[in-house]
Amino acid sequence: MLTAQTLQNSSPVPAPRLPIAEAVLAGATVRVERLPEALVDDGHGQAIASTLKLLHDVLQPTRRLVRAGDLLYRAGERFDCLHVLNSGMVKVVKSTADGREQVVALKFRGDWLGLDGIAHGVYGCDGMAMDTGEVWAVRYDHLMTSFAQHPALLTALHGAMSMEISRERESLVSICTLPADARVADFLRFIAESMSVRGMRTDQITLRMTRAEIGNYLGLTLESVSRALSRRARDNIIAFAEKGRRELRIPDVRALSAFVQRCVMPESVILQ
Amino acid sequence: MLTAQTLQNSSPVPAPRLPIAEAVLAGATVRVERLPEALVDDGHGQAIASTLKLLHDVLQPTRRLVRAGDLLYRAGERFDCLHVLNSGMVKVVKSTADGREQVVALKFRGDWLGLDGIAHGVYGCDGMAMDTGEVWAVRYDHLMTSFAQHPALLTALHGAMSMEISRERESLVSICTLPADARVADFLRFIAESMSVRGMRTDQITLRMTRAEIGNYLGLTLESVSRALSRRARDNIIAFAEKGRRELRIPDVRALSAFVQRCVMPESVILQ
DNA sequence: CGGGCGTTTGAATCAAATCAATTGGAGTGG
DNA sequence: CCACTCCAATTGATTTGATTCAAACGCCCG
Repeated sequence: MLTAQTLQNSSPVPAPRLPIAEAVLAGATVRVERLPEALVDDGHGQAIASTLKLLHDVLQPTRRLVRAGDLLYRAGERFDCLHVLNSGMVKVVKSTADGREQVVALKFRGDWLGLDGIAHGVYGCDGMAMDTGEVWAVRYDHLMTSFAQHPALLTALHGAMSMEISRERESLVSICTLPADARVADFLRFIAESMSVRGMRTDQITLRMTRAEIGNYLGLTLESVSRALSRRARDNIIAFAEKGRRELRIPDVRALSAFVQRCVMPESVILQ
Repeated sequence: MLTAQTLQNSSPVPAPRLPIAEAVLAGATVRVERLPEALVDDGHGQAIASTLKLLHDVLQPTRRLVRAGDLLYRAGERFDCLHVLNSGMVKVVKSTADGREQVVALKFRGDWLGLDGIAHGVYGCDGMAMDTGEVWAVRYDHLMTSFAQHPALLTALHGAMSMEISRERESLVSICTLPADARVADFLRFIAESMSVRGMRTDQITLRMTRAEIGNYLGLTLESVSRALSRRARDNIIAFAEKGRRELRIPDVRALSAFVQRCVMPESVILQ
């Protein structure tokens, strides 16, 4: 099984590109019969829920249950389907010919995956579950034929693509303009905000990623991430759970933003 | 780290989001068609040319001549129009509330601009011309109504968005995984490739950006960019024109890729 | 209980940023 | 035409933030 731990320190030996293993992709392929209405819907969580409902009602996407480490799709595979995350968390990883690997995106409930495959007819990245979850596969050609009857689906698709572009740009801004500690803080803020938008609690979050994966995503080493987290715990901007450094409390998300600001501001400005 | 010319921030005027798709597409029949042969890139800009022709013929976009420094649109402005570049070069700049500025994309002939505005109804970045050029403004609602009669336009839009996502990810990979010198080399490779795809010569290119702008785009200082370029000139991977360090010759683009490879490989691998 | 990961922390090193000085063109105006 | 300014670019010296190297700890699981 291809796990994530070797991302940061992996030797740059190109991994052999296996023919798409059904074994790896093996997740139950079932039909969706009922939408879990369990999740809290406040604010934009409502929009996500209704888009999912629309997708479900109109296209009856094939549902797949995945567990941490499962590959949803692989770079190089022929593009037929877009994937929509109903629950769980997925990382999108881009690999280069020379063996570098980069986590380029993190996806949550309601997010679309595989959009980069539209232009080239082939996926450009791997999508890997970081958690148990449910992924819906939507045939792109079915989606295209549905627009006439259900223009809201076109709106949803364009919205998803547009937001992906925006998010990727924010990622770039963070990586290019922030020092290590601020980058990590901004990452936590992003995670918290992603939870918040989906109506989940933000004060108690469980990181589904190793320090190495976070570091990879942020362009840092795992040690730098660890140090940054430790320092933020020291000044009470975050707190670790008693056991396990994987789940942490964020008493006040605004404190994270404030910290990022402080990192960016020259001290002359602080005087005011 | 800041670009030389400071962009004055426009006041972000929130705009109501329009349910365009529902209104205009209701009842229309959109057929999914195979990618027209003409749109398949043959390396000489045919695909770009025919998409531009289609856009021109169907939508009669308003054309605008711009010069270096002109703003095509601003972050915070209400989103009505997508912009398509017929000629010239444009940088897309994202500004943060605390005054950081980041060049997040570079656009060339055939590229679409303003796609990040679709989701929020407001542009997320500034688009600024770096060169004289011609920009076509396409009303998004007009574009949406055109899909029924001209499904190729839908294909083109989706292709543009998909490619934008892909390109932004490549940018991220370069920034996160490459050392400074390799990043600059990869940037030159990207520029050369962008020219090549559009049927322009790649051996003699004129940078329309200052070292500071390049550095900003790559997450480096202007000094690091300058040093990297000087070193590359020293080992004959590039050459400067007699006068003006802005235009340079790239005798062999593959030498740039090879250099990037060498930066990434540990010397142990080179032994083989 | 012991092995394997993931994580933390310290010390040393290094790559890139910062600071600083100089050069080189482009444009302006006497 | 030259002197002058302004800005971009280069290059060197120094500093620094992040990486690398290394050791130890904690947790999960067979």
